[in-house]
Amino acid sequence: MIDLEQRLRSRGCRLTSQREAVLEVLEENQGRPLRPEDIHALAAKRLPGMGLTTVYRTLELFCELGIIAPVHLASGRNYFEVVAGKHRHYMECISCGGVETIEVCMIEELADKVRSGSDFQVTSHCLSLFGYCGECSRKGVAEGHARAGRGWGAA
Amino acid sequence: MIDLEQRLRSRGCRLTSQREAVLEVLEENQGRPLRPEDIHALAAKRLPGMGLTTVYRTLELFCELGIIAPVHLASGRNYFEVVAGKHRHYMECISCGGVETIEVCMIEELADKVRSGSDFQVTSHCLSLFGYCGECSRKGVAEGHARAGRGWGAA
DNA sequence: AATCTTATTGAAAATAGTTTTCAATAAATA
DNA sequence: TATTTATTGAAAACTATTTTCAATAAGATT
Repeated sequence: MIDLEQRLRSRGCRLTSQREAVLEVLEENQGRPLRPEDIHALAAKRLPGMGLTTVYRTLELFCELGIIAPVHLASGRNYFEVVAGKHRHYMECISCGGVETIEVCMIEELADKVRSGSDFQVTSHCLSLFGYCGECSRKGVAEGHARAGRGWGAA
Repeated sequence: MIDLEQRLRSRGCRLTSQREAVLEVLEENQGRPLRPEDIHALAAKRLPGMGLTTVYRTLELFCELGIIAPVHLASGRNYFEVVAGKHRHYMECISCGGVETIEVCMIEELADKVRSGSDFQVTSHCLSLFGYCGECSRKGVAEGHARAGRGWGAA
């Protein structure tokens, strides 16, 4: 649980119940990236009447503050998660849509290689794997597929 | 240059001038991912009157055929590239929007680790780095930024 | 506590990107 | 050449996101 008020103040922003609600929803769902619509539905439970527009505005602000980060999944829609101590990446099943966490991540090593090989200053990245989860593989759904991602190419 | 006609036939699809135009445009722009709108503009130069709808339909079909693949850049829009022998990834500057190719890629090693650690069957992935290109870094644009990606969080 | 300033909000309208519908066209087959 | 049916373009529909704007409320000042 971060100090939301302090982070907001550092930017001249105010602490509101809407912003608290959005953060709480995301913190209660670590490991499960959510879309703006999902976040709105969950936040509106605690704060009836809360608008979707506010969710979008809050997500943008939280991203700028580094409190949350976008997650890139195959559907091409925007998902978000809180930036926790541990850095997560996901594998998404292109058959059932299930999302699993990748336990190993080599991004830091890759970023190091980039750093030493170019003058590009890496600040963030996007990494996700797509394919078939164990269950769907066993069901034999995975046949004659091609590459998938971002709403195109998936079966 | 792939044998488009053969690939299409294997699926009961027909070879049309529109499909040829889309493929040519993408092949002439290897290393430079394009958006549907860009592709339409370029294809319509050779084939005046060609519709944007057809571009969308063709991109979807080519993805299913494994001829092209989506590229995930920070803006969140859909970009595409032909699936060439060499597998590419990109670094996108969140200041000027410039795109550079990553020379090293560790995805295969990562996918191997995933394979041995779970029963997830990886068929594709998304990997991009975001940050500041050498030029923008030198200009001092990179200050007080946070993570970036998919249209949110970028300065 | 009352007042003030201005950041924030919700609703509606606007926009952007993508998909669907449908009648007309054209590719491949007979 | 005739026939079948995949494909096309235009318009309409749709979805996700952003903008506008008047009303509200957070936090500072008194």
